[in-house]
Amino acid sequence: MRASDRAYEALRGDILAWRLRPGTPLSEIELAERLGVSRTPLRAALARLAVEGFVDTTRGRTAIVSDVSEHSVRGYFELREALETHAAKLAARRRDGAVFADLAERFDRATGLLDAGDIDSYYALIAEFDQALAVAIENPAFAASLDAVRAHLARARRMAADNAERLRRSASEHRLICEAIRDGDEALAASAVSAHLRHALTTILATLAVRDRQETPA
Amino acid sequence: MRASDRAYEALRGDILAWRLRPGTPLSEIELAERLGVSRTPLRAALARLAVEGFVDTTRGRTAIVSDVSEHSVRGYFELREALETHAAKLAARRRDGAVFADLAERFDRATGLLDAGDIDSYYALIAEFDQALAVAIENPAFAASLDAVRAHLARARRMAADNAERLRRSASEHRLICEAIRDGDEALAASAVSAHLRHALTTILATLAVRDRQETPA
DNA sequence: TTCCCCGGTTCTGTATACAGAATCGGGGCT
DNA sequence: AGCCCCGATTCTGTATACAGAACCGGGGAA
Repeated sequence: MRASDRAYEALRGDILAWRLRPGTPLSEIELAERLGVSRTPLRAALARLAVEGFVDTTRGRTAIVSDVSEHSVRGYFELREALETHAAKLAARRRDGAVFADLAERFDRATGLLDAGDIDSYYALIAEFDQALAVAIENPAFAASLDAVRAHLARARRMAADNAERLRRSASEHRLICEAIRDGDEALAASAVSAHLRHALTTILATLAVRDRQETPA
Repeated sequence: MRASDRAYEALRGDILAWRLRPGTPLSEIELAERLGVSRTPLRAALARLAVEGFVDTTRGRTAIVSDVSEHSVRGYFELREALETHAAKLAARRRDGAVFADLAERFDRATGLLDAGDIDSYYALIAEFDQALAVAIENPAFAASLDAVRAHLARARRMAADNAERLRRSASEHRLICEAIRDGDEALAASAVSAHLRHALTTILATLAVRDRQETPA
């Protein structure tokens, strides 16, 4: 694997996990030293992260980790809604029902997981669902766009400590989506995705508002 | 302006205009020499083009200009349909009717342009419409995705010598879209965009089929 | 005190040097 | 003749060197 790829993945992981928080200045020399590569591959990694929106190179000389604001989160949610609703329609049209029938059942049983407090397993199930949707559309460029926007919102969501009640509803929303895709019902799949995303947005924005209130005290 | 940016724009322009045809090998040394820059900024340009899908680095050692096939065109159209339909809904919701009211009238008059054979002016009008939609959504990340996918399909369309009849229908389809946005009718805007894109896809695929028949003769 | 100017410093952006991997061609074997 | 192997070559990927631009601090003037 190339050094530039390693640097890219390391930095992307650090940004998504908030080890590099929004606004952190990204000095090429310092990062290159820390990651054990020279500035050349490091710059390639930064350039790619800038194209994908995780790094902001427009302000001043040094790049910084891009901001997570209400405005940016709303923007990415609009983009995600556009992509995921259409992806759900495509998946329903592709009529690959078996995978989503299975997922529907597992989301149905997921309330049990949540009662048992096994939140990690539930997140793994969601990841599996996301992956299934990306595979179902059979469209690399589409899947790449989906992946990028999901990553942005995963970063934002990492602040939001999902409560049990929200996760329970999330499971039921996902079950509905899976059933619609299984049954080839494009319209229902799209509106179920739309409803789910709007609920998720509300949750994240609530957490963001709390953070902002804490960080800018009167 | 940075040398890497100049190289990026030059290469992107060459690829979109078919001066660099699909499949052309992109030797770093040769390109750097031709563009008058060193390999470092040229590599940055190639990396960015690869992220955006205009260059394929997965095959062998040297990068090549990415292919334009029926498969890839269908894929980008699915992605574009997802983005443009949602963008049209957002534009309708934003209720910035004046711009689109004006565009609707100009598309209405555009049949006159086409009768006069002034095709360039008509293409300029379409470009203005695309730009207006990108501005109306007030969402940089969304607009960037739109721009990339439009560029891919502009490249594919460059093969398709649009005939006058198709352009006349295109004008009427655009007028319908603009009116729907002007009136804040989200559902109509979305389906008008969808219908327009499907027609455009059909036209491009027909041209592609002709090309393939010519290039692989019996 | 506050603002502006300016030299010093640090960092980016670019060019170049170098090592290693992928490709190509020829020669030998089957 | 056809295929495979291997050396030569060419190209990429990375490291480093260097020039120039963006920042920082102090000193002077208002």
